[in-house]
Amino acid sequence: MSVEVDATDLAILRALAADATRSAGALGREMGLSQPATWRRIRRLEEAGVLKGRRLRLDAGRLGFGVTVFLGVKLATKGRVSLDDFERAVTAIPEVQVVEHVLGLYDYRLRIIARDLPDFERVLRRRIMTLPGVGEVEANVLLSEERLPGPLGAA
Amino acid sequence: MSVEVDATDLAILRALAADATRSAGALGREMGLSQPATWRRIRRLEEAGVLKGRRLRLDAGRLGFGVTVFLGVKLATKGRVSLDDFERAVTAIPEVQVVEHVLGLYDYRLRIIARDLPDFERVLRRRIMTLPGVGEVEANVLLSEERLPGPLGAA
DNA sequence: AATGAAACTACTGCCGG
DNA sequence: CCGGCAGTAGTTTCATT
Repeated sequence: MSVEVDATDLAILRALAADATRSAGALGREMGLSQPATWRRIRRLEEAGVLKGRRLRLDAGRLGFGVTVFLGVKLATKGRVSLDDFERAVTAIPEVQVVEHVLGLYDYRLRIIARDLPDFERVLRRRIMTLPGVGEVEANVLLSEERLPGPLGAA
Repeated sequence: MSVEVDATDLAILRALAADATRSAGALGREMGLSQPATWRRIRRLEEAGVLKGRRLRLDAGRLGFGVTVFLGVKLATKGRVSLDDFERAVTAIPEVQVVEHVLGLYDYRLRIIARDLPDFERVLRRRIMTLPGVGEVEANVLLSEERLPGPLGAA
């Protein structure tokens, strides 16, 4: 499943991870490669599925969503149908940003966004607690978040 | 703190959230706006801090990192110095992708990436458990993850 | 807010190692 | 197979109206 990614590819991915808007030409100049060569490498990484696309970095707070909460959810009943039903229902809630199926103390981890705490309480009571099969839930309110280079620093 | 974002801006953000590589011209054509008008709106959103940039979507598995683990961390001692020390130390671990300071049962949530489970055990024992002030930890192994439109669907 | 111009960027062939 | 060169189409970016 792994793909051949050499040191030059990693350098490109590192640079793009820092700023995904940079052009192939600018990247190539900085690392002694021509613009088409750099561009073809990026394209190859996309076709290989390593680079799956570019996502927006939005400031939820400035869009009026001041509260982000992580919710660990334990299902009361865990048949295959329960998982499917739960996922179908939870993905239909607009305030849910991310649905993670996990192994451990909880079955799902949700990233939920709300305008403020009263709004979050509404989502929790009316949307989440009424989901099919929901058992225990545990909430963590986000104070601050920092994203690091991650695997590209390790690789 | 909130910024004026009208329905057209939201439509642009929604379209870009679906595919961040689309050009201002293509977006404008699709929604009956000229290319410069669309481009100026995007730029205004960037200057207002609503649109903070673009991030890469990487397939960690294809880069050789097959295991993603979420780790809830409770600190044993929670003075201001403890928080600073912990954050400084944890951000230096290359396998740590995201550091979230949260309120609730745990103090921090970490997103950690490793090549496989033995590799994760190494990170956990040698890197995480030796961090200054670490108390209880709780791990969740990621099985699958789905990102939804989120606030743009709700807004 | 549209138009037009200048610079830049993405993308395609073709050729050399 | 990978990189450089040259060329075209499309995009950004800015000045002007």
